[in-house]
Amino acid sequence: MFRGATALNLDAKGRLAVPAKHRDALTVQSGGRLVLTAHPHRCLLLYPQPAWDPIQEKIMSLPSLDKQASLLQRLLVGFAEDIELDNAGRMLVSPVLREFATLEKQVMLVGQGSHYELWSLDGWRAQLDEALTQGDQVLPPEMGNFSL
Amino acid sequence: MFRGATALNLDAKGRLAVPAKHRDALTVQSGGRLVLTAHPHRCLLLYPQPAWDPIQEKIMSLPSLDKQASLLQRLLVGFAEDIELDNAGRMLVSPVLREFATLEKQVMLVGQGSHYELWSLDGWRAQLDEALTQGDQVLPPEMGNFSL
DNA sequence: TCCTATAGTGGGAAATAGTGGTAATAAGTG
DNA sequence: CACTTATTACCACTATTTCCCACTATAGGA
Repeated sequence: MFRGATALNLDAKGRLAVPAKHRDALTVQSGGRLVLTAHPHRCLLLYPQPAWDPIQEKIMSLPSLDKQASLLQRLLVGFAEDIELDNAGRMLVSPVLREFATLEKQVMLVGQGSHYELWSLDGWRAQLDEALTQGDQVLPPEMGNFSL
Repeated sequence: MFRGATALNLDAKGRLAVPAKHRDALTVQSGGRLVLTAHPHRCLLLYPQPAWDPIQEKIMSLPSLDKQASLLQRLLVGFAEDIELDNAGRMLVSPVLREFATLEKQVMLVGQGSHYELWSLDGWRAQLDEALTQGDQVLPPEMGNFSL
């Protein structure tokens, strides 16, 4: 299970050094084979390949002439790239994905259980603000009388 | 399985250099025999020929006096062209197909599992905007409570 | 507090991929 | 039938990418 948020920097070549702790967790689950793709909330998703493949299969089983389905397919599968880490444990984030998530130098890597999310610092802050200003209304109805 | 989006340029002769990574994936599956055709969403479809043939057969087995069916047949089969890559790994996109998908210089090549889609940059951006503004409603009902 | 080990950062060089041009061939037209 | 135009295939150059190595910083232990 991946968790925890880390502030990181992309270098001039678009490489992202994954912190050793998370790197180990990732390589254990994936043998170093990762998938990086786009999320509708304008962040990126980082999955171990074995965890991603069944998701992709499910998405691609939707009817491709359906408008909604094809939007989802184009976003999630269309942007998905196979990624490996170099000797120094860095991943190369392609220009297309960087542009999609408006990643510049400062980036947040956020563990989300089965996967990580990758946010531009600005995007992450905006996300946070929303959560904080919404205050008590954050709870989706399905959660009922959930308490911490 | 093809995935990942790449920004490419058509040259003055209408040739498109397929990135080496995707090129390899394509030639493995097709022996270099590709089919390029039109998609109702105003993009182009690029299939390995072996994967395309059964699809074409299925489309042509629809009743040709049915209005919907014949529209689909004219589009998908009518526009289909056999394509090969030159020594440098480029494919020539015919003027008819370029016009159909309003391809000018800048083009996006988008992996979609069994095939690729080819978009004009503008068309792709429009597609993306739609997916992002629809935000969370992107999920088609068939997917139920699907989560990433 | 200093030393050592491990992690992070940056840069450089070789290999590979992309681009554009040219020449030869084929097709179309007068 | 000859000439002109368009298309295709091939070749050479330029740019990019990827891999590797070296340096710097940080953290942990003695």
